Amino acid sequence: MSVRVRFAPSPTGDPHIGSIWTALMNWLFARAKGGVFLLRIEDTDQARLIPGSSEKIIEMLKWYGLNYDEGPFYQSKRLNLYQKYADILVEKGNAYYCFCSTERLAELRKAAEANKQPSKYDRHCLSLSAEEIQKRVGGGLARRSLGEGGEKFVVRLKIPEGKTSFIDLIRGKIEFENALIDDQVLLKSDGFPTYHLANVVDDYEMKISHVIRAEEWLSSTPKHIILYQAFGWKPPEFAHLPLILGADRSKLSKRHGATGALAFRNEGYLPEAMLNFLALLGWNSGTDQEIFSREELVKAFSLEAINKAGAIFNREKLDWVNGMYLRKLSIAEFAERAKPFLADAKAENVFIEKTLATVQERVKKLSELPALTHFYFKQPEYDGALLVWKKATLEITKDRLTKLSAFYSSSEFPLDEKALEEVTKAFITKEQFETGETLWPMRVALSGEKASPSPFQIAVVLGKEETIARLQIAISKLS
RNA sequence: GGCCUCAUCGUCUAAUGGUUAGGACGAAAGCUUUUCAAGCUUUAAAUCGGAGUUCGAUUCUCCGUGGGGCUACCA
Repeated sequence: MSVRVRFAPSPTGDPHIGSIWTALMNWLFARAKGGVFLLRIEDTDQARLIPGSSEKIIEMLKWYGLNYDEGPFYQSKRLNLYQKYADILVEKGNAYYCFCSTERLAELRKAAEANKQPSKYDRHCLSLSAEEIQKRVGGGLARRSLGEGGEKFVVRLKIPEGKTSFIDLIRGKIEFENALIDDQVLLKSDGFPTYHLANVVDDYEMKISHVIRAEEWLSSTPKHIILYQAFGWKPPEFAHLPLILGADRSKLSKRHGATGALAFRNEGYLPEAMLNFLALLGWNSGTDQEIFSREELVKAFSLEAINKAGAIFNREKLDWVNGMYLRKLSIAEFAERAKPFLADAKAENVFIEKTLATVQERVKKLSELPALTHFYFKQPEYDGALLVWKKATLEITKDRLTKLSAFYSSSEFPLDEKALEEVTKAFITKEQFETGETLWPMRVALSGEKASPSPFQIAVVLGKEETIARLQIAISKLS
């Protein structure tokens, strides 16, 4: 059997990290099996639809590098199909028209709640005669055109008696009592299908072999199975993924802060690091390996190895993974990735590359770069008191900086980190200075920061003139 | 409330009917050191509870407890 899976989000807002995780699991499975991964936009809810969401979903998949082989398909463009299948179900007696008002349904629900009974539709419209339905629909059953005389109605699935069970690839056998399942609305009064109808029809039409989706769908799977049975179709395999949780262990959502899948791009995470981190949430290779290339992930992936329990999205580990990837990049690549984050820095590419080389191993995400490198691009502002090393005095500091400045002015100034360090340390030894009382203020003079790359790294990038100029400014701050 | 589901360090997780319950992030300490990182070394840190099965259960079963999901003409 050829593997065909789909990522089927609804365009109701910015896609979040749980969406991309689900997409990743589908994508990995498809790639591991040499199957097809397709994108289907489930835009059947006119009320919740947010313009631009579909584009964001596509952009997200592109940024993360989860390429799809087919689609995007839009359900809103396939309404005729769902209506056709709804009619087929009605003709077969597996679905029926319902004219009940939302008010009546609300009352029903309220009453059920008051009696502590599960709320279910009471099948009030199930026994309507064909003539009455004909009359109320106003224009025959074949196809309706809303608002032309007829009453509003929906089509409901008639849940049969018995039990419905299925084998979930991750969770094993799951069984439901049909008596507890509501007669689900399949076609809404606006002519749009609900998720349940559209999803089943499309999965059938698109020959989906494995439905891999989040656990929130587990409870509605029996409805889907019943639908497949009603149509006389063979259901696909099901795998219900654990949920990605916020720090409070509830389903990840907007209120958990910045979890928009594309927000991570703007924060300076690398897509390959995101994928690596995400893959290891809820899944593992069974080895101690933590860093995986995309190819390694595909190779190691298996659906069976996915966990059942939900996983909390853990930022610290993501930062660590991202740092690992950032450090592995060549300087040229690093500079390329960093560019959008250094838009304000006006400098030659060569200069930027030299600059970035000094901070590569201390950056966790690219958005930190401006703060880490600002002093390369302009004279830093800082309090003169910062120049004094913890074990030194203002007088000593002034003396050391003055002599260091003079030394640099009158001697060679190698534009090589190691060489400059050697020359400088030889000078410090010769003068019998403390290393810290000299290098700390030198570093602060150049960076204006409590923490920064080494003074030699900075000095080499800035060059002799600028280095001496900044030493002079520092000295003047010490009077 | 009903239905479904899940349960190993703070977090992500590994493992087995018999182990000192392993790794990673984070934390702490040390080395290095002009600072911060990086790197290396080390430490602390977990099988939700109770029965049962068994020579032996973290693992299997049941019952609790706790978490989560669903319970819409939302997905």
